[in-house]
Amino acid sequence: MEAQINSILKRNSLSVTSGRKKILELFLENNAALSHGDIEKKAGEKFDRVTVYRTLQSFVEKGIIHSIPTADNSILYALCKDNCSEGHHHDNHIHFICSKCGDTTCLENISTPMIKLPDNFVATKVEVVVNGICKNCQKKKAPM
Amino acid sequence: MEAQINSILKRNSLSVTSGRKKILELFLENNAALSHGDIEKKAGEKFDRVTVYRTLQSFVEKGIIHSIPTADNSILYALCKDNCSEGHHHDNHIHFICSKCGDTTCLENISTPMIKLPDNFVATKVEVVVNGICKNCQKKKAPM
DNA sequence: GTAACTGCAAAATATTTGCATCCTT
DNA sequence: AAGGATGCAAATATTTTGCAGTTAC
Repeated sequence: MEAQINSILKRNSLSVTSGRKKILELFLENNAALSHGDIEKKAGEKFDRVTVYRTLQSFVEKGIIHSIPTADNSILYALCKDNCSEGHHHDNHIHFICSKCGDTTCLENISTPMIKLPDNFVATKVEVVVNGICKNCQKKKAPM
Repeated sequence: MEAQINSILKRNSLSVTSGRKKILELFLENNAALSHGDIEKKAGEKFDRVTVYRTLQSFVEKGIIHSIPTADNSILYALCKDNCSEGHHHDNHIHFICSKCGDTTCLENISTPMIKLPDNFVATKVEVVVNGICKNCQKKKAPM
């Protein structure tokens, strides 16, 4: 994983620093999307809140992660699996938010559907967020 | 419109006050979704920022408006056209954000598509936000 | 060594809460 | 008159910015 992390950072001409490595590691090991707050929590008291802001911002700019809009205030970030390049995302997959465990995951294999728009509307990007119960929570039927 | 506004407020057992009437009026006359900031601007210096917060909150609780998630920080609100009742929204339509004029509109006539999810995923709500060029901006081809 | 990154402090913004006053019903 | 809504002040929370010190290359 170390190698992968370094590779991602170098490919995007970002210096390899411990903060960036740590944050990238969090994204790689958690399969779910993370909010700014999640990152602060999971990283422990390691680094400054400001660093998290700046790191997330540069990751988004470089196309390493993308943001997922949610109904409430929070913005979630998830790794771009595809060949996103600077300022050019290809996140045409759908996002799934589990109401039970709260995890948000990218369903990479499911493309956004074609939407039939009214006359004279032209779509450039379609964002789909599905709420429901995820695979893991479905299995363990027992409620908390 | 006055009558309509009063009717909506009364139906939801909210007192008919000038602040609420003004905000509801803004939603009714603008066909687009509004952010907290939009409302403050469009309402002039009429009332307090806090009142806007509280009014929007109670409107959402009552099901008069619903929130639309967007990729950036902002939360947008739009009127519920359907028979939304308290705590029970039926906003199964899609949202369209125009990249040119910035307006966000509810496409009431277009239902959210069926999404084929992986095994053991269960969807309870599907949220679709389409970015693109809206009808109005499409017509006037001349760029700004 | 230089440029880029980080952490701290502080500024700027945004949101929430308490309370006294005013408006609806 | 009573309860709810508003406005103000202030407490919190969030995000941004400047700058000096540190780290990566």
